[in-house]
Amino acid sequence: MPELPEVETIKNALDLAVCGSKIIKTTIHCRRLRQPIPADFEKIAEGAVIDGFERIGKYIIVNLSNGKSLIWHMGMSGRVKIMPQCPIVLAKHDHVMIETNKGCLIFNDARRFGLLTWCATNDLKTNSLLCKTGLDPFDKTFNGEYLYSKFKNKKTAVKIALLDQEIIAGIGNIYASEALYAARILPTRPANSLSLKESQTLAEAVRQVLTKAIAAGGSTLKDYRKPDGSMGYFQNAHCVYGKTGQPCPDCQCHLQKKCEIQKIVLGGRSTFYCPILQK
DNA sequence: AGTGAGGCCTGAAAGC
DNA sequence: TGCTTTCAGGCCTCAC
Repeated sequence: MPELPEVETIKNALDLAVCGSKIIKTTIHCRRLRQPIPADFEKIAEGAVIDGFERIGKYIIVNLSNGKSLIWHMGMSGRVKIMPQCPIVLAKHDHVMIETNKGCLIFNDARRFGLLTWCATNDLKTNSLLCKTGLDPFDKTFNGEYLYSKFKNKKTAVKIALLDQEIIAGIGNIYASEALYAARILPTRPANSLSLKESQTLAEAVRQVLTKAIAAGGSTLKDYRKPDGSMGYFQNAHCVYGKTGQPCPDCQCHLQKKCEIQKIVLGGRSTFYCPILQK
């Protein structure tokens, strides 16, 4: 399930493979994603040169030479396959194939929670999908003060607040649990109960966890693979996610009988934490 | 306004 | 063995 590190990994792979290439042909097998792929998508894309890629939260932006940009979201199960040549027969859930003079891109998305659309490059900032996006965790202005100011009116659990893309762009369910663990903060704490110091610790933890994950090429869970088909390795470094019942990896509290990773549901999402270490 | 529930969607895993 | 049910989760819509 692509979160920021996975999307960053995909973006970098795309940049390496097809930046500067010309789109020769787009083939859409299934338009029915989170939003339907616009009917004029092919017309917009074909013939354009790919000027570059950027990431806004979990969105990949493909800037084209014709003043248009493609807006691409992986949803939960979205994958991008980068191949030297377009295959003759599409695989299951291959919804979109983009043929360029440097290689072939295929968007595969089993659950079709992904999204692919376009808008004028000049309109990206006001685009309804992107305009409410919060700060990127790697933005220079993302820090404890920022989090503290955003959290101070939020009574909701801090874990749910971390998933709010209008506050921080790019954190998903896995890294929300991991960052709170790294910051030693209980996921159930009301967001507005965090002190400035705790907000600072959390901001630092978010960046640290994401940095490590990017370095590892993103997580590999059931649904995620890098564009070349290889696995990301960050899952080996998950401290709490999916570790229900296992000893807390990071403290001496495993000597205590009750110290094992707990799983609860917050906002309908699985949440993992150490009940001893996290306060 | 803020919050919570439900829905979309498919495949893997668990349950029967 | 083979069927049915449950679960996973990003993000949107709707209701309170």
